[in-house]
Amino acid sequence: MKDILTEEKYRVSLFKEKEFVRKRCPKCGGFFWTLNPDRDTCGDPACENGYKFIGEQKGNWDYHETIERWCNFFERHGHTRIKEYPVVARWRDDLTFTIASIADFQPWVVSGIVDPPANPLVVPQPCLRFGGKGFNDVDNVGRTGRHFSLFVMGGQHAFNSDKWKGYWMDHCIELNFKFLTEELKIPPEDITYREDVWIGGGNFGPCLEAFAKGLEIVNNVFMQYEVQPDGTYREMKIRVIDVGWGIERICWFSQGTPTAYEAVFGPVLEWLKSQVDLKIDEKLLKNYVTYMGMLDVSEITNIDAVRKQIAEQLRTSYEELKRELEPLEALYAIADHTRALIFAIADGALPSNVGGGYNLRTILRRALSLNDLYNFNIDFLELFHRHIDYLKKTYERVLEAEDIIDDIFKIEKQRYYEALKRGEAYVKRLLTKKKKLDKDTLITLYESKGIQPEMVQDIGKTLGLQIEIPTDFYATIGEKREKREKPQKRIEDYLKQQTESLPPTEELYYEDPWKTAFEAKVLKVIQNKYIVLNRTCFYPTGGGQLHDIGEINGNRVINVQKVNHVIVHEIKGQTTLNEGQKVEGKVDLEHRISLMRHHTATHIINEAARRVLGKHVWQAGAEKRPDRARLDITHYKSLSTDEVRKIELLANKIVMENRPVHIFWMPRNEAEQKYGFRIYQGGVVPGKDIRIIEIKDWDVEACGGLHCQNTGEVGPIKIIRVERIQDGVVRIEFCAGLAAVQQIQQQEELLEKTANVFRVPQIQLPKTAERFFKEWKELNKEIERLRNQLSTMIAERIIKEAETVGKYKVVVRRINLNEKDLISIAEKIIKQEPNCIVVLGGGTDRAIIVGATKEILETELPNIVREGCKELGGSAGGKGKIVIGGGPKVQYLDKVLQKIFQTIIAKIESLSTD
RNA sequence: GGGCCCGUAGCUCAGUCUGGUAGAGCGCCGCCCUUGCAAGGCGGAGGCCGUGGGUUCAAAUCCCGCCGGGUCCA
Repeated sequence: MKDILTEEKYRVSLFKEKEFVRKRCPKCGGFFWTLNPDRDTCGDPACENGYKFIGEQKGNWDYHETIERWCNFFERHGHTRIKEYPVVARWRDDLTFTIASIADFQPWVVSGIVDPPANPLVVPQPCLRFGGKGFNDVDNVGRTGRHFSLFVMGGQHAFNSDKWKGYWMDHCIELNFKFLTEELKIPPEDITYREDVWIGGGNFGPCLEAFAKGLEIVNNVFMQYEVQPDGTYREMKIRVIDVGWGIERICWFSQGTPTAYEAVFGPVLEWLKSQVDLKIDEKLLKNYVTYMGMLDVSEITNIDAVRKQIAEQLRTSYEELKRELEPLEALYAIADHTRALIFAIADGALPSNVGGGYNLRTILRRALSLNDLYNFNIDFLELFHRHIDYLKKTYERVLEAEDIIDDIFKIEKQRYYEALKRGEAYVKRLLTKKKKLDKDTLITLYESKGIQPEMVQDIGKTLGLQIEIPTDFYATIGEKREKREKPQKRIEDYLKQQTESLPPTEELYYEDPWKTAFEAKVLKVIQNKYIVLNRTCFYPTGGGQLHDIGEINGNRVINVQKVNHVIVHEIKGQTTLNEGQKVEGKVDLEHRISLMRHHTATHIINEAARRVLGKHVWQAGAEKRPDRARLDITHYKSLSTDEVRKIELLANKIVMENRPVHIFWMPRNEAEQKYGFRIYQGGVVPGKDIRIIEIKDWDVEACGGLHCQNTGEVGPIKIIRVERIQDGVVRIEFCAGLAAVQQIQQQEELLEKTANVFRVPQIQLPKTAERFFKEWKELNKEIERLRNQLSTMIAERIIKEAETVGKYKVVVRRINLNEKDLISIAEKIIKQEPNCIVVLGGGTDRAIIVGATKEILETELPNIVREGCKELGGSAGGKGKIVIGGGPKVQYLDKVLQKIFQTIIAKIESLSTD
């Protein structure tokens, strides 16, 4: 690709006009364009030896003003400002969070299926980045002066194709230069444009990064080429201008504050500072930050090494520098993390132990631990609300988080400290017992209890122990994750390949969901089992709705799947149908109606849950079957029975109001604008036009499923089970229609049967069951006491009956008691009579033999008893002075006991002759 | 979405690897000591060992499913 991205490719009209010169940076080797012929380096912070704008106020724009001015500039220059998308990327199945402004338009716009909402356009898009390849590590937020886990990317986009006329590089850089020089008032000779290549998702194109005074302000990406399977490349049909402006950086640049955080968080940071006792050496800080540009975390993995260099340049010690800076950095990080949480929660994400929610939990916990580390004592609840208060001017939707953030924070905080407490106690116990912990133990501690080795070390210190952390600790954990394989869907792949050349199947079920009989032509038969028709009424599994069943010319259809654009029917057994044959299909109507009821019921419950629990409730998954359905919703704690009942009642109320269910197709952009992103409850919906299911004045969703015509058709809705399947997700299982009635009947039967057992009316069941359980426990205790008495008595009697053989006493008896009793008797005997060898046999359905001896015959008795038990079809073993064994052949027990007795006598005699 | 750890007395946990009579500390109750309180001493109550199967003569312990909690990572 190097050959195509020549110097000429980058020589935009502005460079020609203004006579920019192209130079090569001696530090990084990259080519760059500048108006200053004396300039050597390219402008990248890493090549510049620090920031040069700190203390210079270019415009002193606050956060909001920055966004407004930036948007205004582009609006004045022919762009349309569009409303920013949520930070939770629900329209994408490959991303959890919105990580760049271009993500808003992938995949539908960028692939040409859907028209852009405007062209060209700008969008001040909040983005979340928690780490991963090429992105900054959360651990470094606060330390570099410019990295955020949530930032606003000023997206400037133009789309170009046969039908779309945007603009290309010349105009883009022209506008770019104009904004930098006229709005940000940067002297033209201070600006450099560095050539680079952007690569992503099989595409690539040139890009020009704009730097000024040691800061990268904007990256101009031109998506232009796609790589072919054979390795060559060609011009893309759709070429996209993808310019990401760093809004935080512009804001920072205009204010010239020591760090971007100071500029961006504005009054919130002021307040934070006022809350903590921080003495900041302003002079040191100012000197330090000018060098901070060198801290490019994507390339420098060891931030501390760079700090040491800076410390040297500043003629101070590394430790001194650290002591001065770290509390402030922690404060920055706390401000950043809490702000990111607000956006994520406002858009429907929740802290969790799985999924993207885990990132949220991690940053929340990091904020808490930094607060503890520096004894800040920050009132987080107030911090959240101050953020919301500041942000709502531009991003009104942060108000969505207002009601629930307190509750979520309190719960998360409690969870965190409980985990810490538990972990600490556990490690202490381990250490007092073991003194040393090997690598495997440390890894298990980290992975299963979240205890970091550093914490083990700290606890060790308090106990006066030196715990060593293996140097390859984190590397080993990384290795353990490498091995992962996904099960291959071979049949599906095969079907995909087999159906590739077939035309799309005509979907008759969308025309009329009540139509069940149809005529069609067989297009393909695969393995005498899978049938493709030109048209079908059979609904394939999709959108959480299970497929239909029915018949095609007497062949039973047991599965229906959509494979790309083709619907494949799976037949029970072998089919006799031939390709080209005309057939008649018939869908099982009862089955279909049940599915429709459950699907519409799912939409009703989803909204009912939202009204009862709060605006943060989103669908997190669903499955609709003919006999029941389940809906997973996002919620940060378990549901109370009261909440469940409220949801159930509300859902049934909507059913009885018999609201119409309106189904129609709508262009994607229009639907998003009219109803918002709430329509994507069921996840990704493909295509330019999307199918909308609207329950009047209740719920609107993009959905491909089949539905009732009005809510009355759904019939009764009965929630049968609610469980928390993971942190932040609650699963509601329910039945609708006849299935609900059947469910109620079943529960009734359960009660009836139980009541019959106790012979009490159903209303008394709880009380009666409780009484029975209590009495049962008391009786058990009584029995145990009596047995204990009994065994004492038996033991006393047996001792008297023992025969004296030499200096020993021997007793072998059959007593039909259970194992526990026999053991207890034997124990008591040898306690009283240490010279006694006692063997007791018993049991009715299975034989048990217990032998006990204090010292004598200690090694012999287990063998003797084991031999005996083998004759009973079992074996024996034991610990200490007791041997326990048995076997199923009870009928031989007396004979075996006799034999054991004789063996013991013989053994004693042989011992005494020795 | 993938992996790992844990469910034993009211609470915190041991016992599980290596199957053989269910334990400790704290808390609770009673008694002793004390003017009273605290502390201390003695005694006691309190367990479907999460749940359902399997293996075994025998399962808290081994194997599998389920339920509940925790945690690491995509």
